[in-house]
Order: sequence, then structure tokens, then C-alpha cells
Amino acid sequence: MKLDFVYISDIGKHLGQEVTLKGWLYNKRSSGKIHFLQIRDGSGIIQGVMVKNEVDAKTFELGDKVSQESSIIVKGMVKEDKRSPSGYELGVTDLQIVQLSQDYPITPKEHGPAFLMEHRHLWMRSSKQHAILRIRDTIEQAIHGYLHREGFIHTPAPILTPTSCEGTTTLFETDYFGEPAFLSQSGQMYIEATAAAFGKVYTFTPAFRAEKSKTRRHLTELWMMDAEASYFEHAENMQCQEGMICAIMEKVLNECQNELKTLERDTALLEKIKAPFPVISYKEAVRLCNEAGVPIEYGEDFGAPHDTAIAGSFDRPVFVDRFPASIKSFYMQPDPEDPTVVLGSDLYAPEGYGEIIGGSQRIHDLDLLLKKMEEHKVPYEPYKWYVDLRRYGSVPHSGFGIGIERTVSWICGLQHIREAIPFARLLEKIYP
RNA sequence: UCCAGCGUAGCUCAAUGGUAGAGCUCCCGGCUGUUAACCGGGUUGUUGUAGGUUCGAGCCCUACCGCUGGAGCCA
Repeated sequence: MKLDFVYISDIGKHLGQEVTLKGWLYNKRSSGKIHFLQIRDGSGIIQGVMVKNEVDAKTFELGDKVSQESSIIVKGMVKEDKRSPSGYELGVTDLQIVQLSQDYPITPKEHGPAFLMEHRHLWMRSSKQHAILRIRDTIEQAIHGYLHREGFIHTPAPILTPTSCEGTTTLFETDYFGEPAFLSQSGQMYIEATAAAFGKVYTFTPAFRAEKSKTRRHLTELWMMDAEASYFEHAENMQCQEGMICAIMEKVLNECQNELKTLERDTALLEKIKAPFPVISYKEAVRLCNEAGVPIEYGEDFGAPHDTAIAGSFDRPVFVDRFPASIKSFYMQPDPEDPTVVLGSDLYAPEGYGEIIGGSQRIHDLDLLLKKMEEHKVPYEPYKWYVDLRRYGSVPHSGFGIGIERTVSWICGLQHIREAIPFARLLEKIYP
């Protein structure tokens, strides 16, 4: 595609040439006869230098008048400059204001989180927020790339569902032509069906949780990537998760050094994320928590302090394996060596970022599934189609789901998950 | 839902129960290498809302609203 302007990310290809940039004024400093214009165009930021006796008076006056976040079209010579963080600078020869921005609310000084979230539509232009969302994109591309290389195909799962996939958590209810419908919490069960058709599949879906969770780790609308593979057993499932995390980390470290630098992220911690990841059993994790002074009884699920205690013992993600069947979903395959535990694992990110992946081998035996559904009081009728998968060519199969925002939070080193998604949906907050 | 903290200028915050302030934004002026530029000057208030105590309330009390963090639940 041929454009009449260039992007800042490509500026190095135009050294010594006069180019046109189309973007916005990020910030400005002025010293009487020189204006320093920080120009951003979404692909990057570059400093434009406008010298009074090198442009006509009208242009120089515009340079004085142009305000923060005004949309602008700038012409200039691309120069190398050691003082510039990117190595390049633009000797401005012409400036055109597309629209003059007035009283831009987000100033270069400090703001509180409530104010920034209220202006999220503008906040995402700021360099740190911009860096986070670019890293998010790279993470998503890494997942698509890894899974396709491994032979998975993308099969979408529905968002409007007639019933809950896992009855435990609260769902958002909506009206579907007079019948109740629910916003999906996971595409997992649907891709068990597509896995039986295509072998290896995955889906990116938003997941909705109407839980009254109000912490830095919870959203009511979050993105999940669920993968499912026919004939994969538990060990192969974990190997796939490990490979995917390593692929994500490799791509981010290769392609997002500038963004990580903007975020002041300690990349040495990320470089340690290499296979093999440690695997401990739920039982060992319980013992580890108690030894670390965070008491927990066998048979209880882990809370936030337990996550931290477990993950804090390792410098890379750790699998906690073989949870008690009583605290996990009905569809998880019991361990043949100890049927009180399931072939299901959670992957905990380091540095206290908590659980990012949950995965398991699924029950493929018809009678066992029906028995477990009865035990967990799961109604048959809405899940008839799901049971059908065990009637017509059932095979052992496994899958996992990764929480995208938690992964982004971890890799970016964020204090709060709300920054990991362009428009966070939080408890009782839906603006903007 | 529960626990804790907070609510003062557009923003970030000060102000022993006794005249409501600073920095930044913004506006004017100065400056040919600035990096959240700097220097000088200027504009900006129903102190979240309602009630109460008091000679006097931004400050104390009650209720409500909102925000922030956390718990439970969860990815």
C-alpha cells in the first residue's frame, strides 16, 4: 500500500529525506526561537525541531499555538541525532493543524487512578498505556502463531449461551427473544465439540463474570484463550501450555524491548522464563503454603496469599497439579492412581501475579461423565449436546484456558489489571 | 456483601475548631537544544450531599453518595 506519508516506526528508512508525518502533538517545549514538538502517530514518538529562522513566520506562530493532543500534519527532514532516544529527529519545515485540541485533560503531571480511568479513552494515548496495549497485541499474536505452528485452528465459540458452563460463578443474564440467555464465562465446552471435528482447536472469547470481586486482579469482562486437543492427555496438555508461554515470552522479548523499557520492566526476570517449568502436586503446594506461614487445609482452594506463597518459591511459572476433585469442575478426568484428585493443573505466574492458566484432561467416558454430573448436580438436559460428544467417537482429550489480561499484567509488571485491556469492565463500572 | 482509608481549584495535594493555600494545567511576557524544560506575572473554590454539635466547622458527630485498596469468589 502506497501512502503519501510515513510512519514514525519507519523513519529510519527515510534518513536525509523530507517526509510527511500525520499524527498528534504529544508534548511541546519551547525556548523562544526554537519549538521542540513531540509528535506521536500511534507507531512511535519523534521530536520535531522547528527553528524560527528556518520556517516562515506563520508556521512558527502555529508552532507556538499548537496545543497538546492537537492533530497535526508535519513535514520535515529526517536527521540522525544522538540526543534523541530513538536516534532520529525531524527538522520541521511545515506544520498544519488538522484540529486544535483545547484543554486536554491529561497533562504531563500526575493524576489519580479514578481520574485516569474516567478518561480511559484518552489515557491510552499516554506512553505507558500505549506500551502495555502494544505488548498485549504481541502476546495475542504470539499465541496465534504458536498454536498455528502446532497445528491448531481457530474455531470461535459463542458468547450468548443458554446455560452456564460452570455453574459455580455468577453470570450476566440477558433476554434472548423472551428466554433467558447468559453471557459466556468460557468457550471451553464448545471447543470440545470443535476439537472432535478438527483435532486441535482454540478460541479467543471474552468471558463474563458477574462476581462481586473488587481487587486489582479482577475484571467482569476478560479475554480468554481456550485451546483443546483431541487425543492429548494431561502431560501433553501441560507441555503445550509451557511451550506457549515460552513462545509468548520469546516474541515479547524480541519485539517489545522499547515498550518494556517505557514500562521500566525488569527484563532479567522475563528472560528466566524458559522450559522446563516446575510441577508440584496440590498436596505439595498445600505443604509449601503451611511451611511459608500461610495456613491452608488439604481440600481448600488457594486464595491470593497462597498464590503468592506458591509462585514466590520459583523464578518461573509453576504448575500446581492434581487438585482434589471436590474443588474442581465436574468434567475433569480423575487420576487413575488416585481418583480423589483430577488430572488438572493451574499455572501460576511468578512475582505474585497468580493463576494465569487452568487446564485439565476431560472425562471421555460416557458413564463416568454422567455419574460426575449427577454428583455435582449438573442438569442433563442443557448439557445433552456435551454428553453426546462422549457417545459418538469419544476420545481422551485435554485443554486449557489462559487469562489474557493476567498474562499481560504479569509480563508488563502492572499494579492493576485494569491497565491490561483498553476498556476495563470492573465491578459496577462501565464508563467509558 | 463485608472490612479499612479517602472526598478541598480543571489535576495532584496542604491547611491546631478561628481570614481556604501551593505546585501543575491554562493565559500573558522572556529564552536558539529542550527532555514531566526553565524564569517572571496572572486567572481559578457551593471544601461530595443533607442534617447536627459549637460563639465559630474543610476539620467534630450522624446518614447518604462517590472513590481507592483489601477479603470472600475467581482467570
